[in-house]
Amino acid sequence: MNYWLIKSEPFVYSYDQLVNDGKTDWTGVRNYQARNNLKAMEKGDICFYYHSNEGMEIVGSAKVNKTFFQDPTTEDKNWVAVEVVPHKKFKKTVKLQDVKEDKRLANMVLVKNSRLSVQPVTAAEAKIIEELSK
DNA sequence: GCCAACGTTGGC
DNA sequence: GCCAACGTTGGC
Repeated sequence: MNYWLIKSEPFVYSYDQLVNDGKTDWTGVRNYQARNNLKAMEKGDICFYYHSNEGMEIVGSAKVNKTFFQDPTTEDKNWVAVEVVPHKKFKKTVKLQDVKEDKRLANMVLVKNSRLSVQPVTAAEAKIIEELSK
């Protein structure tokens, strides 16, 4: 089982929206590195849910419910989507600032390559994030 | 709204 | 195949 971090602008699709919908197809990824991460996801993997631009915080986690399939929003066979369902809404959101201030999280992709929209998260990092969210 | 960092495109 | 030019993302 693996951990990931997926990013969304809350005014486009927020975590609360996902909770309301119950599930959603994670579409629109148009970056090869992010695409490869989508393809590597397995059912049951945990995806931390990060709000970019507004909020700039991890607000909860989602779970991979269906592994990758052709992105329904494009004909281009290069792009894929996965289906995710809400998992845990954090009691306390983890701000980007909190991540940056925690030395143990200094190597997170979120810090190192903030532009990547689907990122791998190590088990150690996942544990720390869960700790910070309590 | 600015701009740094990164990815992609296209001319050579 | 290199790299300059351009576009996009996202933190500030």
